[in-house]
Amino acid sequence: MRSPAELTEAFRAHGLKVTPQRQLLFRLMHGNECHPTAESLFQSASEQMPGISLRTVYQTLNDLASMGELRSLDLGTGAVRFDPNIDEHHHVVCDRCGDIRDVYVSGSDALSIQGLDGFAVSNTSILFNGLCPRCSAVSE
Amino acid sequence: MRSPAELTEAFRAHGLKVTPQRQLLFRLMHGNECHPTAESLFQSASEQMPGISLRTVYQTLNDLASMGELRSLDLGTGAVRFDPNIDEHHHVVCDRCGDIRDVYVSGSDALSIQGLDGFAVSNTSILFNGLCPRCSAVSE
DNA sequence: TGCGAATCTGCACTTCTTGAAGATTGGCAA
DNA sequence: TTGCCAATCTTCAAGAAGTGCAGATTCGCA
Repeated sequence: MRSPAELTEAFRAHGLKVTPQRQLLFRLMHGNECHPTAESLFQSASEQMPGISLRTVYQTLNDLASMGELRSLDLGTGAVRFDPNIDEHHHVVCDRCGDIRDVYVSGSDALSIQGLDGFAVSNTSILFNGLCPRCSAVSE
Repeated sequence: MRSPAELTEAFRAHGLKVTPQRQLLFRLMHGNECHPTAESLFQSASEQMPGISLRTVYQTLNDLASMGELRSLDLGTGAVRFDPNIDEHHHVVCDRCGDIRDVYVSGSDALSIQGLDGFAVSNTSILFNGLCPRCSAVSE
C-alpha cells in the first residue's frame, strides 16, 4: 500500500474525496503488519477520532482493496483481515492465539498439480496453520 | 469418509445413536464430490425427509468432521463446505459459478519458505481461484 | 417393553457485513 | 472567499451463517 500522502493524491486524482476519516485509516494501515480486522481498526481509529463509524471503516477498507492498495484476506478466522502488503506472499496463522504472519514461498512453479484440468487459475493462496513459537512453547 | 454402513457401526461403537436423520446425511455425503454447504445439504435432505432441521444438519456434519470422517472447508465462498474426501488434497474454486474441484498437489516439500520462523505448522492448505473451463469459455 | 440418555426441532441470539436514507462536508467554480 | 453539489459519513436496520438452549422425541440397552 502506498503512503498516506501518495494515497491522498491518488484519491484526488480519481475524483475521490480525502476526508479526515480516510486519512486516519491510511495512516493506521500504512506499514501495519498486524493483519487487522475492520473491527480492530475501528477500535484504533475510535481512539484518535471518537465518533468515527464502523461503516466508514468497512467502506474505506473495501475501497482501498478494490483499488489494489491492500488485500483483504479470509484466513478462516471469522472476520476478513486487511493487509497493506500487496507483494506476492502467503500467511501462517496460529490456531491458539490467532497471530498471523506473512510468509514468502518460492519454488511453487515446480509443483506438480493434478485436477486443475481446464481451470484458468488467476490466484493461488497458501495458508499454513499451526502454533506460533510462543504458543508451542507453552503447550509443552 | 466411510460408507453409511461403516459409519453406522462406528457411531454405535462410540455410544452414539444412529437416527434416520444421520443415516440420510451419511448417504448424502458419501461419495459426494460437490463440496456442499450445510444449507444445500439441508435442501437435499428436506426432499427425502421433510421436517428435518437445519440445526441437525449442522450438528451431524460437525460431528462427522470432528470424528475425522469429513473435512470442513472455508474456501472464502461465504459458507463452510463439507468434503467427504479426507485424502491430502487441495481445492480450486471458480470465481464466476462457484464450482469447486479437488486438486492434488505434489512436490510441495521442495518449496522454499521464508517467514515461518518458529511456527509449528500442522496444516497447509492451497487454494486456487480462477475460472472453470465452462466459464472461461463464456467469457471470451 | 421401558427407561434414560442422546438426539431432534424450533427459536432466539451472536457475529460479521452490507443496504438505505438523511445529514454533513470536501473541493471546484465563480 | 463563498456556495454549491456530489461524495461521504453516520445511524439504523437487515441479511447470512452459525450456535446455544429448552422442551419434545426417540434410540438402544436391559
